[in-house]
Amino acid sequence: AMTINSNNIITKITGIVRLNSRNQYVVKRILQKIKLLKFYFKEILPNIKNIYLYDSELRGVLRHLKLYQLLSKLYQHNKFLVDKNKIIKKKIFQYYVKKNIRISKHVTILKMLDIHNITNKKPQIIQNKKTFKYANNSADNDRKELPVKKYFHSLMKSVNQFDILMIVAETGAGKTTQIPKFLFRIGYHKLGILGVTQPRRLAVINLARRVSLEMGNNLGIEIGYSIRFEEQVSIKTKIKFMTDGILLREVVSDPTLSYYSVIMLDEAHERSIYTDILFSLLKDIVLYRKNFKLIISSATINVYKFSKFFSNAPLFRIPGRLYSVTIFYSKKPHLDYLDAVVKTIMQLHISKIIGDILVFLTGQEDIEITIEILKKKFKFNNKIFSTIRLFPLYSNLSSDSQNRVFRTLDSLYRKVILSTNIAETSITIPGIKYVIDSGLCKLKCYNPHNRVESLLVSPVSKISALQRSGRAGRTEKGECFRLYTLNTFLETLDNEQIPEIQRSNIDSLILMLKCLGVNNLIEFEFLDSPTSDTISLSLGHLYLLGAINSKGQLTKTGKCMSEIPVIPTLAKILLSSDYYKCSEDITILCSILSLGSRLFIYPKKNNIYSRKVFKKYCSQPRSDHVCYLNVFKEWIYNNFSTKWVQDNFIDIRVLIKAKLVYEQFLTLLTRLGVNIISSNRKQNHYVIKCLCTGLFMNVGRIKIKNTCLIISNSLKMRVHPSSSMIDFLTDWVIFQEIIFTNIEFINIISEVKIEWLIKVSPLYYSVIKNNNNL
DNA sequence: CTCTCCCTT
Repeated sequence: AMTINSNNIITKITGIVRLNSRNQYVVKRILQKIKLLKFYFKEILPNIKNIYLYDSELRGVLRHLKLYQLLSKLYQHNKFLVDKNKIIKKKIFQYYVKKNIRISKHVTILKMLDIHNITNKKPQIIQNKKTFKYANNSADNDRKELPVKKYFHSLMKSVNQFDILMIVAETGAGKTTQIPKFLFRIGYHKLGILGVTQPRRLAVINLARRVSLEMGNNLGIEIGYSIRFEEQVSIKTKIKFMTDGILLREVVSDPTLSYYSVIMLDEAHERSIYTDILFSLLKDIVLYRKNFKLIISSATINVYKFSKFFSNAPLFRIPGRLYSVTIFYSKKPHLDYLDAVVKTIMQLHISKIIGDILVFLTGQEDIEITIEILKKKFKFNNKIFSTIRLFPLYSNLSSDSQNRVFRTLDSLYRKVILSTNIAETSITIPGIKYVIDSGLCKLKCYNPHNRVESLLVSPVSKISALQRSGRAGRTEKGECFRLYTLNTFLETLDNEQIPEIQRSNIDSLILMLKCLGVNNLIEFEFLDSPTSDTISLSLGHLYLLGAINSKGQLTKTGKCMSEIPVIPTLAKILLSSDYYKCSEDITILCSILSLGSRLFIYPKKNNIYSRKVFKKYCSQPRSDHVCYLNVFKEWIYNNFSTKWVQDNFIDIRVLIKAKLVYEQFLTLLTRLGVNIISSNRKQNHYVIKCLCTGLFMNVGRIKIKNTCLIISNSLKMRVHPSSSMIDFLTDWVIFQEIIFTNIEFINIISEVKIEWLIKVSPLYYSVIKNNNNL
């Protein structure tokens, strides 16, 4: 049954092609299929050690393989004409529709999807084949001997030879700790600082600590690190670890990075928005400067694209040290995925004697529900399930509760960790033997037309699925249960996630690029460009804020705005606060707003009371903004009392972070020449007037109870129930944000007068007036 | 009449 009559397939396919030779749809399907199959056979299959397949699925794989070979042949022989542009545009359009993002019909797509990459030349691969071996399954796996150590000479030879080098190393190879040491050993630190970036703060600190321990240096002297609010460097610092965001800020103040001899961008495959933009900027620095080396390091994922971007930079491969993970797929799709999760956990517990379980779910809510269901089920079979210990894990959890997952339990017990994708990259839990992957995650999306960022539950990418399953093979052989079918994996999961830069508001980035003298943003070489719509709408916003002039040139205000690490809207408000004589108040308020976190906790039980507390801090004119401000001031007044914070249903972590940001803003504003004027409780309307200088585009009227007519687009949105503006009618309001869930809500609202708005932006309001017959 | 995956300057 496993042999396939290839003639038969050829006849079938050529038949179809002949019949529809002018039908783009078929061509598109074939291209998609080729791309899909290519990825599957080149990237996915070799990375999985054992795949458990049902007979029917095995036959399916073989059929896919045959099909792939045939389709590739057909495509390469150019047997049909392809209008690539049309297809790709349509594909992107469909993608956005699928992702719930509205997109105008006249959109022009700048960069195309990497579809016709198939025949592209591959970069030079540097690799010693003899030593390329997996450390798989060897029980005497020496922990101290990291795989990367074997490559010292060849690696350093490559660094000397090439200005840009891509390093592809799998998990556990030890590249991040060892490569900086290698560079130090051969003397690159004598030419300048060795800089290493990471996307996450915690990783920076841990790395710096480990490397300084291994090199016998004191942390903060020769080995340093720098993250926001925390810097440990000295004049003697030779190796500096930092977050990518910090390095980006440094590029703006020193565009050639003259103090550095080498920069290593680590975890490049994660495609953080900052790493992405550093790609473009560092590419230029390499061309401009002699004696500057750039190392891009990534996990084994789509590096050809990176290499191509860096004019075919060579790749250096280092194998890792992962144990094999057997993958199991569901036979049929599940209707209720939480139900499937619960059943799988219970089945695993009964059938496997030993081993901890890690479950990937979408968010806090799902985790809490699952735990509730499990506890109910366990009650019925108390004897069997009494040895299970459940641990939730998500970012919003207190760090004490987060740390509980690292505790070793008595061997009698089995740990079951229910996690968001925080456990996919940020937190590594030792001793996981089984992974259950729901195949879903929450993903940030951005709609540039209404400027709304929202979170949508989406299927994970193939790469995430791979990363999740890898979590089962860190210390021994593991198993991964994917709660979707192989077919779903092959046909519906995207190969990789859309990079963050295409899913975010890029106002700050655009402003930063303007500061660096990038005039033509449409032509700017991004690894993956945001759409031209996103860019031009961003430019329009910056123009209205006065950051750039009508020719697109940076203004003085714009220059000052870019110095403040916050979104341009808030930067504008901060800079205006001098004029309105309320700079201290505004600085406090913007610090809180910049975090974008909820200040109040809404407990399910005490909801009515917590609402009363909230209203207590609101003011005249009615304003949620002033409420936030009052909370912070009251916190100071109560001597930062923890009890006061708890009694008032406030999230103390937000206040603590806001305090740090507040201190940073004060320093920056003083440097920019803003007078810091102490607060005056009687002048709340000055605070709101000042807010208008940044929020004059977020304006609406509440003429019907709890319904706000948005002026910019004439849409009606609900007032969020947590706002003080609930059940309140007023003529004009400004609002901080739109929350998009099932319904669109506006939130963090303040009452304003139309004169205030016209005063801060007569230009905008002359346009609005004409369109709305005000 | 109800809200947030993970990060970061």
